[in-house]
Amino acid sequence: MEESSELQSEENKVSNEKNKKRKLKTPAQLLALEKFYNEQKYPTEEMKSELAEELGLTEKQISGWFCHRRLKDKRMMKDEAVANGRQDRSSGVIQDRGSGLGQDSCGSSKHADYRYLDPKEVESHGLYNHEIPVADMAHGHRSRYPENVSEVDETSSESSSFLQERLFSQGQDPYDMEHSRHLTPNGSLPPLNPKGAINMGYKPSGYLKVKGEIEHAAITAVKKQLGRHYLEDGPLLSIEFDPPPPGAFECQSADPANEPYCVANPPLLNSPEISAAKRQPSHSSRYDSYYTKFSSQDSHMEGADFGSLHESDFQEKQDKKARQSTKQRQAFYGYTNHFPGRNSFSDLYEDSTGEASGYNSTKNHRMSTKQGVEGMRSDSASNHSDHYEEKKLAVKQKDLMLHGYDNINPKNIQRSENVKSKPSSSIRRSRVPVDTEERGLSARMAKEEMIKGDRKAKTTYHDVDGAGMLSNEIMVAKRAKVDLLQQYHVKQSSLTEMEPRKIQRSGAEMPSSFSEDETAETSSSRDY
DNA sequence: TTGTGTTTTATTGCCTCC
DNA sequence: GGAGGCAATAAAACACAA
Repeated sequence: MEESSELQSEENKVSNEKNKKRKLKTPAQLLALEKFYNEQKYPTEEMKSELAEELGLTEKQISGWFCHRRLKDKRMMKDEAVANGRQDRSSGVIQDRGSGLGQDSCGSSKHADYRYLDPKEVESHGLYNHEIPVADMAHGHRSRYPENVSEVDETSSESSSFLQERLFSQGQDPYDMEHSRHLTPNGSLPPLNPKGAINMGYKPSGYLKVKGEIEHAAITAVKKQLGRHYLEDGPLLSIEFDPPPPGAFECQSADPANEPYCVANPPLLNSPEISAAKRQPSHSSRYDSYYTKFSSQDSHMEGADFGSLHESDFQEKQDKKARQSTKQRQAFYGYTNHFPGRNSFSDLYEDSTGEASGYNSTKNHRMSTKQGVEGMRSDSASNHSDHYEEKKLAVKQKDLMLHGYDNINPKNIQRSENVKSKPSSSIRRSRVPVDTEERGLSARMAKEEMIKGDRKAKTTYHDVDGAGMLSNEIMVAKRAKVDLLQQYHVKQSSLTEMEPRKIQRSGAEMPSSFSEDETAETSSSRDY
């Protein structure tokens, strides 16, 4: 007995020493976790296990991460709710939300703060919005059913841009979204959490009891706000790709002063007809920023060969930048993530590699609001076909959800130039044995660990976010300057070999804003 | 370089459900 | 009672300003 306890303490000691210092998740791990989280807020044991295996983490870590992630969501939701509450008071949008449920203090001490929503009500369907105004929350229970997705969208207004960000950033691919939200990688219904399963037999309780009223009022308010046709039973908003009507980019609100987002990005927020894919938030989390890293890389890859640009360094810089930017966007932390459907591991795969153009639509749409507008202006219409192709591709990749980590391998990034011409190749490659994937991931992680060691010495990559947010749309505009960029990259590459860090810094300070943001900006602004 | 604030991770205890 | 989840807490990692 004593011996065993001693042994145990010994083990604990070892274990404690092992875990004495908390270990940050690698970007790849975070990316995968976020992806998965977007798809499943409450992963099943199997999922956790699989995820743990894939990421080289323990199930405990996975569980813990998800737990904290959910808490984080709640915090953000709460903060956003507070912020939005104030905003609504001034904007008058969806006021009923505040009057109705906002003050509904269910009294429950533990969950009172989050009375807006029982995460389990909506989580499994990726509609677990950060800041879900009560009115929007009212949709929570319905959001577990696909046909109601669009309604959720429509209840969100610019006042809840955060919600939109989440919704639309997640829903670049409505088809996909629809598909995967309800299908696990196995093709079965997404495993709701045990409680969630129960919730399927939904019985309104608490604030949900009054959801009907709120919901209606909210919808009405949004309708008013939108001033346009309200799709009640039609397809998902994001499915429609009708070209934006004239004036779609104009703020429809009579009081733009109270709608900062509207000012910044009118179409993104006020035009339900605009593809959700277009409505990408400018605010993103650290993770999102990280996503953009890949996006950025993709963009670079498309325009010029960045393979020589020490991708690891670049990545790390971006990661660092992402972290920095997080602070500035705390209030808008969003998930920026995609609809669950889009967030399969195949997406991760694409994310990480930048290989498949399919995800370009996702991450590229995670552009700044300004960029979003410009992107749409520049060639949103012309990209419809691309989007469609991407969707098809994404759907095909559904069954690959849990098998794409090998593609995180940086090597793949260098192949990204071939992506557009060989989208299917990425799919094929994703069907590699798990062990291979794990090796790839491990290699990647190892590399990242190495990178971390070097992190301190690196400088911030300025405006990487901007670069990362580069969208397909912007890419079109950007390509107009591809020659210029190539010239620059060539120079940079050569210089990088000589003095990587220094060059990268300068490259970040000057050109990132020039070659990415400004390029896209100026290009698109020229269009108008 | 250092101090401070923020974010992320790990741990623990409590609660709810089965 | 076990499992899963939430919340609180501590501490490490990180970012940033002085």
